[in-house]
Amino acid sequence: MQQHFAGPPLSEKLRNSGIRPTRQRLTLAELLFDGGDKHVTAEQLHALAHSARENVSLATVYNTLKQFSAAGLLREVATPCQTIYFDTNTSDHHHYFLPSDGEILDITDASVTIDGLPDAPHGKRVGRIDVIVHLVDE
Amino acid sequence: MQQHFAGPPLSEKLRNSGIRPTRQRLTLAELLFDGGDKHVTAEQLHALAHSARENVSLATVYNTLKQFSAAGLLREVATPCQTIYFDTNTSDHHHYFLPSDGEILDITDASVTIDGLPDAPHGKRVGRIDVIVHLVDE
DNA sequence: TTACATGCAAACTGTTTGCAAATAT
DNA sequence: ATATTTGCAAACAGTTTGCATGTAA
Repeated sequence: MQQHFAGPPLSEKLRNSGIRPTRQRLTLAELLFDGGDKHVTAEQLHALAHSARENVSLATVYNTLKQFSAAGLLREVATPCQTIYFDTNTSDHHHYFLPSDGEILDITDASVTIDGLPDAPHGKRVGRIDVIVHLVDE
Repeated sequence: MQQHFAGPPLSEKLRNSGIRPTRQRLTLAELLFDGGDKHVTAEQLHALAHSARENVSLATVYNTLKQFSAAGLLREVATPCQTIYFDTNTSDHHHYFLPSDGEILDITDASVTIDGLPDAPHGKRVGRIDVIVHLVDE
């Protein structure tokens, strides 16, 4: 068991997003929001939690990741492999994809721009643009 | 107007790619390469084949789509939903994604450019760039 | 003839869900 | 008190695979 009110205001963060700060969700939030930008799959986060000796079920990890995403605390990244990555960096940015190990990396350089997009068709508008740059070994 | 006999050298096309032109593969090739650009999932192509009264198993559809892709006759497109789309347009282009129905569309306008990409990290080089433009209802 | 392709079903991966028991407010 | 959350297992979608049969060359 951890301290209740000592650490960073993680429970506030969750509460402010309308998410009830349960023990499991705080555990996962701690692992996710410890500062650095992270990309995790549900499996990876599940394993992380277990190696921190916090028994959170995989279903709860999935539920929590989806809730955090819906609340804007995470961003889902679709990759060419069929696994969803959850990115703690919710700002507008793009990704490298490494087919060799199915991993993704932020493109931290914010100067990437996309030009020449045609207008969105009939009754639609552009919502988000995902750029995935495949990196292969040379 | 789907009077399409195997007049054009579909079997040649397959053979040239090192793929043995079996009845099933020719059926699928006919459905795929009838001229227009197409994006199909394995399920969709399977359904197409069946409504053309050609009993091809789903496993064979998958196998065939993968082979065609490996041979460069198709291009796999990863979407934010967990389904693989196979695109008959193998040239360099990008896609719209419609979250409402999980469909994708080519961005036919060839003038889309991406600028400001940083150099690829350590021992890697940029292989392919996928751009997915999410279209939402307005 | 013989290596390769097919179909089926079963395995498999990633994800979601139903429900009883546990917990936050 | 009570509405929500959890965990498990089972359901689920999409995809792959093992193996006996069938087929192209």
